[in-house]
Amino acid sequence: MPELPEVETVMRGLDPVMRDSVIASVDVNRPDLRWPFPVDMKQRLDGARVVGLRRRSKYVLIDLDRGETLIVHLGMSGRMLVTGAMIGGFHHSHVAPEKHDHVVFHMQDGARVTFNDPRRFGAMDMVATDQLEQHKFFAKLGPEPLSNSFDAAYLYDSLKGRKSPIKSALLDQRIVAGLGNIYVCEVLFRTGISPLRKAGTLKKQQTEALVPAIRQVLEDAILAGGSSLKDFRRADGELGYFQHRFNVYDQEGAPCPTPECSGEVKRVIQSGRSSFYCPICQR
DNA sequence: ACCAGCTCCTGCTTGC
DNA sequence: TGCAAGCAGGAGCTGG
Repeated sequence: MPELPEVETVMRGLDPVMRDSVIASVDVNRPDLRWPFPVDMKQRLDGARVVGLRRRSKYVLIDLDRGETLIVHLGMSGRMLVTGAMIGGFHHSHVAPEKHDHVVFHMQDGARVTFNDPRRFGAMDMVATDQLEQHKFFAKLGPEPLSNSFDAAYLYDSLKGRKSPIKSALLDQRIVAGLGNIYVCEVLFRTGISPLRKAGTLKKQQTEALVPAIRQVLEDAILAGGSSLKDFRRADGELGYFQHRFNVYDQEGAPCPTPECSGEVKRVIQSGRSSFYCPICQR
């Protein structure tokens, strides 16, 4: 899916359109995505004022004045596209409805936010804002990688004794929240760690290096507006451009980008997902 | 407790 | 050109 940087990018694009604005009405065009929507979702959204937008892990959180929060997950192919809004002096005109436009938010000022998701792995739910942490999406989630609670001591402790590959451990949202396949591959390249290494066998120094590397990759990607492979678009419809900066992800057969390294980027399947790495400089 | 594998779904790309 | 297989950014669930 969109991983943390893509979700952050979408949230930042929605913020100026939705914050302090009233949702005049919502079209709910089907009863579910990955899970059923709340049966009364439309009634709970119609007429509500948005008081703020946040991100937690790969979820966009839309806080409403009624003490409720709308939770949005983009799954693999979900988009939240803004049309009909004045942004930076440009008017984004409405476009014809498309296949897979599952939920449409009509803002009181005429802007429109459309949730489109061909694969329907996305999700929406609503919860009392003060119960958010207890919601099943968040109850077992690890720390935000860009927060202070994510540090070397915590990560070392979490990986200690783990027999699974470090690749799988960093994809485990209970250990750290928000990383996906792309950014884990890039982080492991930057730290010179093979995705095949058992998590519990990392040297303390390597675990310590992972923390700043994770922060750096995510911050770089956010600055680039995320990565657009096939589906991802920012809320204004533009592409992200971090995909041009991949060192290893989707680079099978390319020469290793490390200076002086004679390696070639290799692809292996780990628990059903592609891992890309240089077998020479990642150990 | 931990871990690998399967599953949901559509659509694009690849190979014969 | 046509068709089928393979693959895709997630993550909950099952069974070992």
